Amino acid sequence: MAQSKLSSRQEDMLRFITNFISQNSYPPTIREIGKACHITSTSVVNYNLNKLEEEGYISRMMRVSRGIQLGKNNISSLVQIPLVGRIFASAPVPFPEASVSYAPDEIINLTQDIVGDGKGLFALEVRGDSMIDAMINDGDFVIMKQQVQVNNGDLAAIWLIDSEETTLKYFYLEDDKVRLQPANPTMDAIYAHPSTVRIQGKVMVILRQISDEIKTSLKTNG
Amino acid sequence: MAQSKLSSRQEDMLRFITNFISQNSYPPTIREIGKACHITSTSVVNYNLNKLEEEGYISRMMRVSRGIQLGKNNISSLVQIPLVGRIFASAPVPFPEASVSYAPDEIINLTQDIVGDGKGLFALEVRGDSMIDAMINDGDFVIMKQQVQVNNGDLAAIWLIDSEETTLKYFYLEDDKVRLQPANPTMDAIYAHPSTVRIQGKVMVILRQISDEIKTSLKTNG
DNA sequence: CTTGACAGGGAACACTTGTTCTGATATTAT
DNA sequence: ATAATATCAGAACAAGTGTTCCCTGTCAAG
Repeated sequence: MAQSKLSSRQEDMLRFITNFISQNSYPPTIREIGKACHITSTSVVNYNLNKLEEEGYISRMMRVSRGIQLGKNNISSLVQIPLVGRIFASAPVPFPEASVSYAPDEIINLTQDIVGDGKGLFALEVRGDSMIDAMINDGDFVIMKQQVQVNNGDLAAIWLIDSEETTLKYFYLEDDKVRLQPANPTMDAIYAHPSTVRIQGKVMVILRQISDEIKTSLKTNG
Repeated sequence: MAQSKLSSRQEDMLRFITNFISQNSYPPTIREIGKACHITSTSVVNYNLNKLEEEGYISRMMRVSRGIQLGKNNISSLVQIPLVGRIFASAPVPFPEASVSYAPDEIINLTQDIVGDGKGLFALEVRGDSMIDAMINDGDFVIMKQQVQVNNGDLAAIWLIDSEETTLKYFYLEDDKVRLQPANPTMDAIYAHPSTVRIQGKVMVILRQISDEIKTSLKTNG
């Protein structure tokens, strides 16, 4: 029952099934699995599918063609997150409008095991080095959830009214003042009155692709 | 072609198909659609499915059971990246063994539009604050590609032989010495002889989930 | 009225597909 | 060695499933 190791053949099958579903959005048949995994007999595929089900990796619908579901452990369903704009220090964060575009260039695909159900999520591209105290680079993508309140300890996008700045910091409400703690532990926290800050969202995920642009921008630096 | 209005029967079918897929994660058969929508003949279901396809609401795979896909084929395929260990300053990076596990806990699912084809990729969890000069936190995941050579400007995992340390820095081979540039532009580069460094891989993506663990660790800090 | 396009119904057909049975081979325990 | 178990292969079967053909009915245009 308990998470015993899969045989290499079973790993093969599980990997194929996952890829097949993500490509075709419907599960493969027993014979399709067999062909892809070099198994000549349908009974052997059936046998190992049952093993995978016993281990909880999949669940099967008896007597249903393509009746394979990925186990709840394997949640790999996609979440499409609209990229709604850029975030930089000198402006409040842009929010998704009602008509969010789902053009391929403006979508970040992640899986539920990373971002959850994806409700209310949107993505922003970071511009400038102003978020460096949050350990966030120019060019990073931040996946945010729009909300006007956050819990103590959440990494939040905060608009500082007095200085007219957007900043990403860990938020703590302490007594009657707000402590904004940079992610970089070598930097000091700043304190503010609650009336001078406006919470704009909570950061869920930060995604950084090491790309050619970063390379060249550094090259010109050195 | 042009978004003409659907008949009430076609709306029914489309609604049923959508619900069915979201519930079962595989599409319905023609006869299942017919039964749910009170259509006695499979040919009528087939007829209206073709209509739905002409209008672009679904796409059908001919001669494939349950071969119905919703909407466009925007589905970007998944890449399964094995999580093979942890990376910290005082040890070389662990490499994936031949028998990588595909247990759910040890897989990071990303899409091809983020990581490419996924050949030779593996994931490591960052331990400790030693990578902070690469703008990488404790708890971050780095997606790496194993290689012993990198191009100038690549962010590389480098084993410093003399000091017995793993470090993540941008790599530049200049004349006869190696410049290792921290990602944090406020920090200075270090220089080394090529014989004293060993390239262990190239960093492709950095993924940070803002989780409860980070909150509490910061809380105990403050 | 006739014609044609459109929508629906029923049945038959051929292929697909999950299941099951028998047996062979490999591995492990006694 | 012997038995027990796990894994695999091939074949056959029954049910599932998409496709196709022929038919009926409706409705608007000619």
